[in-house]
Amino acid sequence: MRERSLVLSRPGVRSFTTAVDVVLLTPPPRERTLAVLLVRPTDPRARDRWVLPWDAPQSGEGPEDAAIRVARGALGTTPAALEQVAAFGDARRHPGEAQLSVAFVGLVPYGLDANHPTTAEWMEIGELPQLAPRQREIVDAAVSAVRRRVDQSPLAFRLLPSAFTLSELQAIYEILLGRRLHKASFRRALRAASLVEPTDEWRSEGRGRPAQLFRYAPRRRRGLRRGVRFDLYD
Amino acid sequence: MRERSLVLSRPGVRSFTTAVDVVLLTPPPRERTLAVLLVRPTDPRARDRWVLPWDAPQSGEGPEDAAIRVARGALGTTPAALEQVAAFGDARRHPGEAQLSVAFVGLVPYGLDANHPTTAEWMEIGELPQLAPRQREIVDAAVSAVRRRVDQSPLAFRLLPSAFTLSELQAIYEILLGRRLHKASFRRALRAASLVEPTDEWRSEGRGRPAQLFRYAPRRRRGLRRGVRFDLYD
DNA sequence: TCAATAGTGTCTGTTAGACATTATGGA
DNA sequence: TCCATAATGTCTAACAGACACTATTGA
Repeated sequence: MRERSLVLSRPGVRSFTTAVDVVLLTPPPRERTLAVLLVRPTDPRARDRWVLPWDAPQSGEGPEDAAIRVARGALGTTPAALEQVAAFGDARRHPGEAQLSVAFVGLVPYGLDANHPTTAEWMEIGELPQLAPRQREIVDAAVSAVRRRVDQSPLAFRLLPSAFTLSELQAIYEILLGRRLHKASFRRALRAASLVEPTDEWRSEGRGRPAQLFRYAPRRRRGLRRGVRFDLYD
Repeated sequence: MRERSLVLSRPGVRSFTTAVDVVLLTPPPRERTLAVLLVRPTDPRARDRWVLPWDAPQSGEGPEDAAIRVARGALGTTPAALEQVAAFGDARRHPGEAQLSVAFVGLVPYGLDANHPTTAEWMEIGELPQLAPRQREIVDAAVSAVRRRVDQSPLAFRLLPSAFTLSELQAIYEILLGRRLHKASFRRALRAASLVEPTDEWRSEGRGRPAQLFRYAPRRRRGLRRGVRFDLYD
C-alpha cells in the first residue's frame, strides 16, 4: 500500500510578500481619546491617502526588529511598549500590495511629536480619515489588543513619568480603556493589587488640593485572586 | 532643506519565507488535559523529530485558507474552531527553515482520530516530546490563546454535540481552562449568561441520577455586566 | 467666600465559593 | 440498603459602585 501524499512535511519554499505595520498610539494632551500616528505616502499620486507607518523587513531582521525600526523612523524614538497584534493576510495578489502584514501596536508617552511633521500626524481614533479596509481593521485590532491587555500588564505606567499622581494614572487608564472609571473603586483596586507606592512629594496643579506623587512598585501578591478590575464611572 | 529619507513608504519587495503552523487541540477521552496533534516528518533522517502540522501557503491562498487545508490534511475533517494565534518570526536564515510562521489553533471535538495514524498522534500537553524551541513556543501560545478566549466566545460548545449535559459542558470548560471549576458557581454563571436552554430529554450514564440535556441557545442579554466568570474548584 | 481638585469612609446590592441537602438512578 | 451522580438552596465574605464627606489649594 502506497503512502498517501501528505501536506504536512513539504519543504516551505513559497513566500508571502511581507510587511510590518505599526499602530502607534498616544494619549494626546487635553484629550480623552487615543490618537494614532498616520503618515502620508511620499508618492505624489497617493498623497491624499493616509497609511500606517510600515516597511518590509530587511534581511537579518525579525518582524519585531522591523517594527522597532519603523517606529523609530516615524517617531525619532522608541515607543514605551511594543507588542504584536496579529498577522493580517490576503489571498489576492496585487502588484505592489503586501500579501501578509504583521501588525504591531506601540504606546507612546504623552505629547511626543512625530518625527516628520510634514508627512505624519496624530489623529484621534473616532475621527480617522478614510483608510484602506485592512489598515482600518489593523487599527481596530490594535486598540482592542491594548484594551484587553491593559488590565493584565503595566502598559499604563509606561506612558507616565516615574512619579505621577493617581489622577494622572486614572486618566491614562481611562484613555486606554476608552471609558470613565469610578475614582474610589480605581484606588481601591490599586491598593489591592499593590502596584504603586507613595513618594513623599506632592504636586500642585495650580488650582485644587495638591496631589501626592506615586511610583510604580509592583509587589508579589499572595492573594490577588483576580486581575485589577474596575468598572463604571465616577 | 532636503527631505530626510523615510522608512515609511518604500515599496514592499522583500519577502519572508512563510509557513502556517496549526496547533490542533482535542479533549482526549477519559483525560483531564488537552492533547495536541503532532506528526512525524516523512523525511527518514528526521523521523524522531515531532512537528506541528504545517505547510507553506499556496498561491491564491490566504493564511487562514492554508491553515484550514493543513488541518483537513491532518484530520480528514475541518476543526470545530480555527483562530489565529500570532505570527512567529525569526531573523536567522537557515536553509529550508521558515522565517515567518503564522500559527493557528484549531479545536477538535472529542475523540476524532488523526488522518494518518502512522505518522500523526495525539499527545497530551504536559507530556509532549522534545520539540524545536519555536514549535514549543507556538504550542504554549496556542493553549494560552484558547484559555483567554474560552470565556468570551462559545468555543466550548463547538466541542460538544448539539445536546449535552451540564456536567459534560463543565468538563470541557475544565479541560480548556486547565483547572477545576466549582459546580454550583458554574451553573449559576451559565444561568446568568443565558447561554443554554434545557431540552426535555435526560440521559443516564449507567450509574447515578440521569442528567438533563441542554442545548446551546445564547440570548441577547440586557444586563450581562461581565463575561462568564467562575473560579476555584468543587 | 467659592471653585476646584484630592483623598477617604461607609453603605448596600451582588456574587463567588463553601457547604449542605435533596433527587434519582443502578447494583 | 448503599453508592454515585445530578441538581438546588442557603450562608458568608469579598467587592464594586454609589454617595457623602473632609482636606487643601488658588482666586
